[in-house]
Amino acid sequence: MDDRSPIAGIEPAPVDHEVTASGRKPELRLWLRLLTCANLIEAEIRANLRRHFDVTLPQFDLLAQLDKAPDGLSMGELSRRMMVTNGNVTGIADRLESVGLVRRARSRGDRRTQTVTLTRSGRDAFHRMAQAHEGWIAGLFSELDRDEVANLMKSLARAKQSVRTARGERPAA
Amino acid sequence: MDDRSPIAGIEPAPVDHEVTASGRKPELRLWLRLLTCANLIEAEIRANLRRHFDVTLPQFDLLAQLDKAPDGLSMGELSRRMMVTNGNVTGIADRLESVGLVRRARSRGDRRTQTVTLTRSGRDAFHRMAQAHEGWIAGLFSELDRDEVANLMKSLARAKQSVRTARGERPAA
DNA sequence: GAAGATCGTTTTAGGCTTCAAATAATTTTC
DNA sequence: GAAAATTATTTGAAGCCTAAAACGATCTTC
Repeated sequence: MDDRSPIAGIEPAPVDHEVTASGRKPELRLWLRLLTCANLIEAEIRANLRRHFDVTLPQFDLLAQLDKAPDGLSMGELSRRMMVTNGNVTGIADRLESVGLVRRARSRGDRRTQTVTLTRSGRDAFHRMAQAHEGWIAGLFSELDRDEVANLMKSLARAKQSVRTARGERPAA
Repeated sequence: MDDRSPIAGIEPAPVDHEVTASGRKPELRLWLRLLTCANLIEAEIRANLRRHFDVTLPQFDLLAQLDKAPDGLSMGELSRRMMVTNGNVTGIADRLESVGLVRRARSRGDRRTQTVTLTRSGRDAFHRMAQAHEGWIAGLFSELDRDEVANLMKSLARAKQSVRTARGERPAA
């Protein structure tokens, strides 16, 4: 049920690339630190989702999209909103359907499209997950005060902007 | 050869979770922004490694470990340093061996252990990759000035510390 | 209304990741 | 020195992810 610990479970190993970061460019070290933070948090969230709710992070993401769309979404729309491929959504939805958290139905209008909806139990389960999820994140950042959070938000916004800008200009090698 | 684009390739879709971040707790928004930054950069690096050198990120990571260990490393040592499972390293090393970038040899001393080494061409290729890699990162962050990089480093260090501290205390649900 | 193009979804092949079980080789213990 | 325990690695099953091909259904164009 989980990409990291399908049957039983020791926690996934959070990767710390920073051990490799000594004599390098500051930008490289910044990237490695950013990656370490993200990996640490993501591993924790995955482990918690799995331990408490027996779902994977991609499954949680799919449920979150459906929760925001009370009338359900087509597979293609899910794929677009989750920014993953169609085939990927097929697999995730298959698994969620097999445990009864979502339902798939062919639309009557256009018989090509499948509309995916949360089941009653899927919606209930997701609300419990979302609440816990928010709590986990707050807990992980609990040593940062409000100013620090705001400060990081701003800096990361600039970093994101920089990356977005640089991305288009394809480097020579 | 690549987890994202095995044969030919449109770029992988960089995931932006932030579209979902409107009326939530600031910590949750911070996490989503951090994740977006990391995903954006990682997708770019993966795409570049694939396009210019036809290797995956895990393969690059394995090569990097070997480059720092001139006498080679055992599979187990690679697994520890890369913070991934043994079985995972087996697969990555298989692929690198099949394209001639690394070599595996049973140690004479302890015939259980395999020692993995860069081939000549593996070492040359890795040096080209590492140089390009450093350049890509610098380019992605090029809109940030030196103070901003230093500032982010500090804030992320505190964030990392907070996460590390909070991680041990397993939440109730 | 039929041919061709397009759209929505699933399938396929390949790579990454985990955990657990299997295998092989070495070390420890008696 | 043989049995048992430990260690190093690989294999297997399951899930995630991609790109591309295959299908089926709908739309467009004549």
